[in-house]
Amino acid sequence: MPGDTRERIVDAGAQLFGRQGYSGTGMKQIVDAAQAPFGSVYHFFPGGKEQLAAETIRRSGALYGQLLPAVFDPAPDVVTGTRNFFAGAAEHLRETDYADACPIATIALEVSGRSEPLREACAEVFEGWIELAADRFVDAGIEPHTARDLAIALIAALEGAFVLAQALRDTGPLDVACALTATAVRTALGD
Amino acid sequence: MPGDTRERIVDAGAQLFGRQGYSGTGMKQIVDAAQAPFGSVYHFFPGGKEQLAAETIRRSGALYGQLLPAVFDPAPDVVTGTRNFFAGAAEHLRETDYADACPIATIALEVSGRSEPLREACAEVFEGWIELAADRFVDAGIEPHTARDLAIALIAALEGAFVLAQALRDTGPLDVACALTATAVRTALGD
DNA sequence: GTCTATAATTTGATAGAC
DNA sequence: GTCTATCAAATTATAGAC
Repeated sequence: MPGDTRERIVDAGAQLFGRQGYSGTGMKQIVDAAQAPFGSVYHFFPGGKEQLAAETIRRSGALYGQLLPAVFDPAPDVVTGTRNFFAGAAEHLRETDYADACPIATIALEVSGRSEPLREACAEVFEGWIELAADRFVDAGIEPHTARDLAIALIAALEGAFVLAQALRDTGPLDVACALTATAVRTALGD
Repeated sequence: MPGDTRERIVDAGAQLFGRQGYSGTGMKQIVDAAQAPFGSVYHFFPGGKEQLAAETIRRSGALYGQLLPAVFDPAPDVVTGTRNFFAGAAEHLRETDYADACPIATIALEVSGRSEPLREACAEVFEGWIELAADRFVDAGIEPHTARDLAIALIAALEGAFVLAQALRDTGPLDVACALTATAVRTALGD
């Protein structure tokens, strides 16, 4: 049942938490954006803000995780896939005027030391992304342990480049991180 | 005059903003940690929370920036310097039980789209770090443009690895990012 | 079950006594 | 200039009418 109240709240929460962080986003702001009455959020999420945030983290994680197969699988090889992945991220960053980078990085840094349930939700998302990326590298013939390290390097390079890019308002760091990661992938292919 | 009220407020703010982010840290919490009366913060920082945060960002940036020469310059070569830099970051992360990673990354992600003065403060700090790192690579004989790209890659790799490490409570991503960056530095040396 | 009104607390910020 | 008391607004959360 798409478009119902509960889903609108999660969608609005995902966008606002992702852009403004956990503490920087109010429950009232979320229900306003979702065009839902205030009480609804506690009807659907009796665990309050923390429960809502945990669900938005997993939702955003699943949504963005789809980008990995969507970008890598049509590419002729994993090096090109890696390049397209960074290029798409840079394009999206510019298109949103540097508002949308990683949907969970801000929350992850904010809450890792303050809320164990939210830290775990972020960890699950990152772990899922790493596995999705590693699968692509394994399919390309890279040994599993190396593939996992490459996947970690890919996600880390993207996250770090996002931090610099948002602060500097420049996608240059994404290009640099892209080149470095693509070279590492090419080397792992034995090329 | 070290240890005076104003300095204690900046120090407390730097630590709390760095760990909890901008929105997640209250002025009251800062003055409590600084053992200062509440009114003092508005006496010393008439610009309020934003002015205080801007100063803590620059303070933290200068402090952490010192680590680059402190770690790189005693190292026998820049590859070893790079490795020691990541190793020190991993050690510090474990020592603080994953509380202290980058002192400004959380703020940077949080405020880049909401406060232009704070975004600029973060940008200045990152730019300073990039230049400090690039200088080391230039001194090692690397061509300036390549040196700057390597410096950006170094900072980005560290920042991204911090995001993953804090969420996963595991310094593994720092090891992976270290290996990748060190390889890139070695390649740039023509080795 | 949907929503309004409000509770209880905390927020950033100020006024003014000393 | 140092500090206390307090402000108005926003925060998360709840109670209860419909």
